[in-house]
Amino acid sequence: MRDATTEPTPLAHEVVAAVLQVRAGSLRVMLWERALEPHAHRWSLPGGQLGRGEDIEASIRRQLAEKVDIRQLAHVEQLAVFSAPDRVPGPRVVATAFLGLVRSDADPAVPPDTDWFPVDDLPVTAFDHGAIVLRARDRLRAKLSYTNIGFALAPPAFTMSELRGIYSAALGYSVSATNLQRVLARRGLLESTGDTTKPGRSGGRPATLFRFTNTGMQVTDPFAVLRPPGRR
Amino acid sequence: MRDATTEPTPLAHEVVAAVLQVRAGSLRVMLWERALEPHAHRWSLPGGQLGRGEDIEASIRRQLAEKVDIRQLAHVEQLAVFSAPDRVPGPRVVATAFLGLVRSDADPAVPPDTDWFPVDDLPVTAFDHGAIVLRARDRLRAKLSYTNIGFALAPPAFTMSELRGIYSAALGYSVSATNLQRVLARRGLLESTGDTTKPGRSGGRPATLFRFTNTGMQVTDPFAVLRPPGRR
DNA sequence: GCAAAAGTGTTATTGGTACACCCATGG
DNA sequence: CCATGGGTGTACCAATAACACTTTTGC
Repeated sequence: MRDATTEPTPLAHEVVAAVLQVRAGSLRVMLWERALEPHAHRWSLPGGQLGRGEDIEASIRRQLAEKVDIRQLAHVEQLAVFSAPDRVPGPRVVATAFLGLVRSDADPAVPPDTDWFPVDDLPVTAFDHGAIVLRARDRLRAKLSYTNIGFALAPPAFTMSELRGIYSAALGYSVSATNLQRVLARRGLLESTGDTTKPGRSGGRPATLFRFTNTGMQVTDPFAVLRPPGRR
Repeated sequence: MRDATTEPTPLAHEVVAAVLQVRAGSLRVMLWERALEPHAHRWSLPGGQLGRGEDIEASIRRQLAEKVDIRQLAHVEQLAVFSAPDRVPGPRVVATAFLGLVRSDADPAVPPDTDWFPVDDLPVTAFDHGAIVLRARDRLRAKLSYTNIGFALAPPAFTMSELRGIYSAALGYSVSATNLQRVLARRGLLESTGDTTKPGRSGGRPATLFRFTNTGMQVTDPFAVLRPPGRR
């Protein structure tokens, strides 16, 4: 059966990324304002066409390098394919979406048409990019719970109070510094740098500085239930 | 910058699926034997080119309908994109991979070049299809723990003993029927059909038949840790 | 009655949240 | 010595695994 529906069709494949960062107290996504139609003046995700000799991860890293300093990208992972035939006007384009994370201490230089928006208060977005941002947000929130992915949001060294702020902003609700420390410490994800911060004018005990023991994502809470028998 | 690497390239997009089923006591994947080069006589995943007017999920359902009775597919979900430039010989093809699940009571008629293989003992596979199967397996195993996805592996009605067998085969280790029942019951996923089975010749108490309360996947164990405050 | 299979009761343990309390500093 | 913020100790709680025990059947 060869009809218009099933005919093999060479088609364009673009790669886009929702790059998230905790900045100014909230979880934000990097968007740029389209100058041209279609969807002029709407905000959209960075990305572009998949090139000839690159796989999709290399492609998104290349495309993002034009927007942000690539060294600032602490983590990149595939999200999903968006393939509705009418997702963009004109010739068909299938998109693979990525989640990218930038540490909160980084402040990458971005072009003038580019800005950061809270993921919970997005402007009018182009195409299906709003849905992609929400998928990225949800993926990050889930992974904060069962992986060490916080390393990609936090600075290289931080106090528990700072980390609490980062997790709270990313998750969208208040996290206790006490319990956050315990959860991460129990999993062996935290270590002290040996340094402490100086208290502010109003006093207070100096905070010890921590770092994540690993960079590179790993699952730390693999089996919630139905775990294999006999592992004391 | 327009060079061979970044030049927009119309390219072929194929959609493939690892269709898994618990049969003959083990978790198996449906593969078909390629007749033609490249990779003649190697075993490969069903799939094909993305058609013009369809999104990728419609596409994989269409392609699978040629191999198995589509009504037998209890669950379908996106896995990931495989995009290495040399993943198949010849002109470039990017693949979106899916996970498909068939209930263990179904025995879909399949073409003569098609067979079921244990996911933990695969034959020589074509291209990167072996890696795709392992991704599908791992995704299923993870989701058995924190979703109700068992509904897509189990028959419409089952004893706890049968369900234990299905979960054990899918997970690759022995699961206790006692605790399995408690976990699923606590989450409200099981209900009795009211019927019971007749014991075999050797006696034993009749087993009550259960069903899953929901078809359609849902996350049942959303937050392992770092849950929002104050939800007693 | 006895073996077999299903199902329930009970306990121990784990991992998590909440909160009281102690610690170290500036003024 | 008091206010401030950091860190720890501990009580409580929910979920789960392990296993002993009870129930219901065939022979």
